[in-house]
Amino acid sequence: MDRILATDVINNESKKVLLKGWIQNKRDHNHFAFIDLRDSSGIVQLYINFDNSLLADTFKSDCSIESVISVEGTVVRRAEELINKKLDTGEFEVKVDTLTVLSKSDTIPFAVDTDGHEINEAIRLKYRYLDLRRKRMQDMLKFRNDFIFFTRSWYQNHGFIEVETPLLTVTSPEGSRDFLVPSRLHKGKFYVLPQAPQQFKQLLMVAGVGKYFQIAPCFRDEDPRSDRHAGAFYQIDTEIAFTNQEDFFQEMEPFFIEITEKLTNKKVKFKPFPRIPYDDAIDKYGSDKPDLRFGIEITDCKYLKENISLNAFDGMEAMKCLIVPNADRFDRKTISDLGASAINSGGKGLAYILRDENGEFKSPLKNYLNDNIYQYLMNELHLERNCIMFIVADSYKLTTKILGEIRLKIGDILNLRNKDEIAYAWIVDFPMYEWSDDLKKYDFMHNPFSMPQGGMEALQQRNPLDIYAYQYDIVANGLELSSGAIRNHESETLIKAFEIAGYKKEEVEEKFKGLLTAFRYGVPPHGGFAPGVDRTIMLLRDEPDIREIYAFPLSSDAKDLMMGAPSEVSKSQLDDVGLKINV
RNA sequence: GGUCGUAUGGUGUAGCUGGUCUAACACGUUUCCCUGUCACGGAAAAGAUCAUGGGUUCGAAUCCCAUUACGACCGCCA
Repeated sequence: MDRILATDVINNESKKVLLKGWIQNKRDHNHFAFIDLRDSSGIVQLYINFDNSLLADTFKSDCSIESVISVEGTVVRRAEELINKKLDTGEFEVKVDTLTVLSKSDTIPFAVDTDGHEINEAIRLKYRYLDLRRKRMQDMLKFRNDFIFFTRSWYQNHGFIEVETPLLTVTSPEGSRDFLVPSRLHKGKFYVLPQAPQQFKQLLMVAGVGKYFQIAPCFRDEDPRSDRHAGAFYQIDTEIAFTNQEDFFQEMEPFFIEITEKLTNKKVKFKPFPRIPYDDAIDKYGSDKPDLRFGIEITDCKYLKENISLNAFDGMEAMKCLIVPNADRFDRKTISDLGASAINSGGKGLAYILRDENGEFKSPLKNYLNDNIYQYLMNELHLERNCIMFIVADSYKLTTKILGEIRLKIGDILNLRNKDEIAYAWIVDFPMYEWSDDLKKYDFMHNPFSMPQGGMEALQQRNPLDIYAYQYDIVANGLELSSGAIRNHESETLIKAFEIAGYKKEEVEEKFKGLLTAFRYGVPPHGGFAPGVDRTIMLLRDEPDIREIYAFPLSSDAKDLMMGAPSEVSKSQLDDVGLKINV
């Protein structure tokens, strides 16, 4: 007898069938009983008549919840009044002839027929194999599979080839803390796990691989966050030879559009994606990863500062505001919460001017306002009726940052962050350098391997802070999905770029020996990016917790609560690699 | 490295301005009853040193301190 899946009962009416799965639930009626049998396809109801004493005994002694059973029986159509409309298989049930318990379950620590959010996460992680039995988690695993499968197909169909790059490699001087792997053959030396295959993918460009991709594991020894998995994660590492920034955007946009439309019901808001210079993004949205699902842009209102004599405004570099509709949705508590968050972010406070439905102005600044200012508010800033403006005065950097955060909160308050839409955008023209107060030197703002706009000439002649890079981010709904860049493939320019950031020529030549040597043998101009698998899945599924989209995540303390990693190792293991523990 | 929050039977919660708390409720578990349930129903029972240690007090689940565990955030994440 062939085994069928639970949902296949629909096509096997009146037939003898074999089913195997877990007991999701049971209902004992003394002379008969029901079992909800769950397998990978779904749930079907089993009917067990206790007239068969063998069945009755097995049911009563061994059929605990979540036990694994095998049953033979007949698929029967239920009488009209017995149909369960909530169940896909609800028109049928299986009348059981034989019942075998393949594996009896202990009493389970938590129910698996819920979405699991109610259970303490540490307990869920400890029993992850049980937790994953819930429908929501099975759907997640399926989605993740579909995501990876779609990605591989899309890239292959567009001429990319996947190449695995080494997992045991060397430390890189920039960026995150490395995970170290001690070497047994070379005691005292270490491999490191790659933070990203950055140099390898560039070497593949030199090697003549025109279009490379890899679902690449990346390792960074930094503290996790709810949107950043501890230690390890995956990127869709991508690099293309002979491309430029605009060509790259046009080539990759369809991937995001298609994966969104194929795997979700969400609409892609902008096609093509807007290209927004970094400076504009900061200026208008106070963020380099703006949520473009709604408008409400930051507006300059320095006029107010110049015409209101208030000590609090003295000496402030910038004054900017957000003009927000639906002022009636902002009660006193909401406004004061926004003010508290502004202060929490380092601001002095949050001023507001509200114009009610009758055109009356209300504001803590009211005593300082006059007719000229009212004219300015109405004619220049277009503060319409039932609008409220939130004002921040501070340094340019802090003003835009705070208003950027307030803008997102307003988006939430007014329900403007529509879950049915994804607003992808490219943020372009990132500055090459920024001044580091800590290090007292210029430092790379993003990727040191980016080509500076204007090339060597710009590096030699311009103030470092005025140099932009062919460096871009792809963002969506306020999330950064990836950084990327057109790379600097000119050895001399790369060395010069590092020099500005305080690295000596010899040092750079030593650390990037492989890459720089390779560049001497004919390197195509190239560029790429590496969207995070997890970030993108979180975006597509509206899932704020990254641990919910991993089969086996580490805890917020980077521990595996089920397997017990990290753990101590034996003395002989340490001896093998020549290490001594000293803590 | 830092700030904050949480911890009560197997699970989720209530109690937490100290005193019939000898800790309540729901789900789960066990036993019994029930011939069509599907969140089955009915009856009964078992199951908690209230995270751990210390302190305050006549008296601590409740207040204080420390520790541990878990979580959020800051730093960090080219």
